[in-house]
Amino acid sequence: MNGLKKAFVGALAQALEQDAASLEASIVRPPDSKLGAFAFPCFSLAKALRKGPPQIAADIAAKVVAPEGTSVVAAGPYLNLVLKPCVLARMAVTSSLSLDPTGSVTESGKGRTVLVDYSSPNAGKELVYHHIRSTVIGAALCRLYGAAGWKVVAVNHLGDWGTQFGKLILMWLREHGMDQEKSLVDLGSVTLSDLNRMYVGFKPAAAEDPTLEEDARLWFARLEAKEAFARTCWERFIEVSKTELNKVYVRFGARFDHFLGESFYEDKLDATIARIAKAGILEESEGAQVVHVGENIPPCLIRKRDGATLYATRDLAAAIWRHEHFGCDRALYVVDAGQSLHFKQVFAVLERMQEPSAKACIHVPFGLVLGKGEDGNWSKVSTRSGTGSPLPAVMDMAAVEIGKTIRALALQKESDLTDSDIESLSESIGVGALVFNELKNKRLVDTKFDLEAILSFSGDTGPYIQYAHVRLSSILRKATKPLNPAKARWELLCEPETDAVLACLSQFGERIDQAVEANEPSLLSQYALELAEKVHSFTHHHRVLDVDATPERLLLVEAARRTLSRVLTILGLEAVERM
RNA sequence: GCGCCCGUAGCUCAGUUGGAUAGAGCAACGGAUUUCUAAUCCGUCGGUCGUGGGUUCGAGCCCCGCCGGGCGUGCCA
Repeated sequence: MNGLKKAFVGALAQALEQDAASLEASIVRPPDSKLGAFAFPCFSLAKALRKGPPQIAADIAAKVVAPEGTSVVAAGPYLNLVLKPCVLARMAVTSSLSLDPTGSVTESGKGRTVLVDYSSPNAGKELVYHHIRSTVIGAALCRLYGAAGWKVVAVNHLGDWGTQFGKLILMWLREHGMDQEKSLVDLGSVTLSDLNRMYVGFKPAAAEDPTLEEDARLWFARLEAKEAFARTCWERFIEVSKTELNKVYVRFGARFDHFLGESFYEDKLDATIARIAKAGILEESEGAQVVHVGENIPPCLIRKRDGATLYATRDLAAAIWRHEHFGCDRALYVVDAGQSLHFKQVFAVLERMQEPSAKACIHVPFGLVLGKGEDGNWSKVSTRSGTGSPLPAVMDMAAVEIGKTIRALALQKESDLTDSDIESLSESIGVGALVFNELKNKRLVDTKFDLEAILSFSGDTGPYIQYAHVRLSSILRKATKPLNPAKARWELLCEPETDAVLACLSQFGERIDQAVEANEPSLLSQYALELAEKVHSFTHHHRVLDVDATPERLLLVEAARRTLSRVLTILGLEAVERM
């Protein structure tokens, strides 16, 4: 497709006697694929040629030598490159059929490395529904970059350090009558919900007995001093947390190359601060040590008055360490938009330190998860609306609801899906629906948690797209003739609905690249919806099996199925074959 | 106060980096099923793109002001 664009530009350049490079930037996609594959707007030439744009378009159309298999037609002020139907069909189908199911789709990122910091929850607590955002967006970005040929390093910056672990150790001891021996014995069977209970229970307990706050600080100090008991408890708490986290990550298809939590950077903080000082930008302000980063933003706090380090200090140490070890061209921080100021400060400090990592760092912000309140208005997390519920519980609920729907429809259609089929499909479709809901809109738009709408089989939903893939798979299952692109009569793929699918398929690569450049998975989600719509329309209007055009239509069906499957996989939905 | 984000159909949102007649889904209404999964498709209804200026051959998109909403703002993460 790219070669075609170049040929178009080349032909125009020759007709206009102009430089090709300057023309290429102004080439656009027509709003409707029926108009052509590419278009050149003639407005900018009006002044120089002292003619109206439509006249210019007509003049060039008369003069230009169209590339083989195409025609260049004037349409008002535009020059459109129209492909002969068989050319578009051959190009779109053959390139889709050559898609590697797991390899890259484009090569735009070849030789470059991206680090993606995502999910990064606090350890010792259960995941709450809103944690879905960073997890799902980050995982999609990892696969998206991979599809564009990048080397991807996925990192989970786990919140595994701080006074909250002093609190947990203390609460654990209290639950065992302050008997260390006894509490160590029980440590093997501690669960994440135990940790969560203790975490939540600390606040009321401390309200009753204020000395607990000081005790918790003490226990954290012992942990920092690597005291054996504290250390053993902490290690076990982290292990339990990771085990539970991984269960969720598996369900989302989220993958990490490294768990490098905050504790990992603890012994690197002094060196980091020394480096900041050496750069001559560390200043004393109101007893704290800060770095000034600009007129309109507050300074970045590096060390508190009491000497303790802060969130920003750890992020600086992490940015520097990661850059030295992974050498990435881009480092994405998939973190909610509420932390924009924090990252602005941290990146500015890196800039002032003249760290090479400064240029690589990109904050990829996203909006909130809103739930419907009792008043019917959308508002921030609440347990009642479901947005404050534990994430695994919501995932289970989604799977159960989808299971009911599939079971009812399977009965109605007398399908031969077994119970275990339905169980595994419910998981794929239920979780897929949640994933798609998080990815379908621009990251910065707040997502609305409306389970009924999310799980609907009609509308802009995950199930709608998965169903398109199911219909294609179903046709291919019943096909008996082998696919043979070499003998295809491409001119038979000529109906409007067929053409729409072909045009959509031909855009796959550029959509991937656009999504990567904008760090915006929703660009691919929107593409998935477009493709699914066109597939549904095609399969509805045209019969594939047992007709004259069967060999060609089967090729189209397989091309569309492969592309749709790849898109679903990148987004994090399973391309199921039945439902 | 200051900073950032958002404002497009009754509701939820797209709008391909400034180009062709502003598009989908949901809801409502009307159609299509002897046919490969109709969980679908086709149609109708629905818009002063928050508002007032500016730049441009051309603005939903860029610049400035205002209105409305959200988030964040020095010792939490």
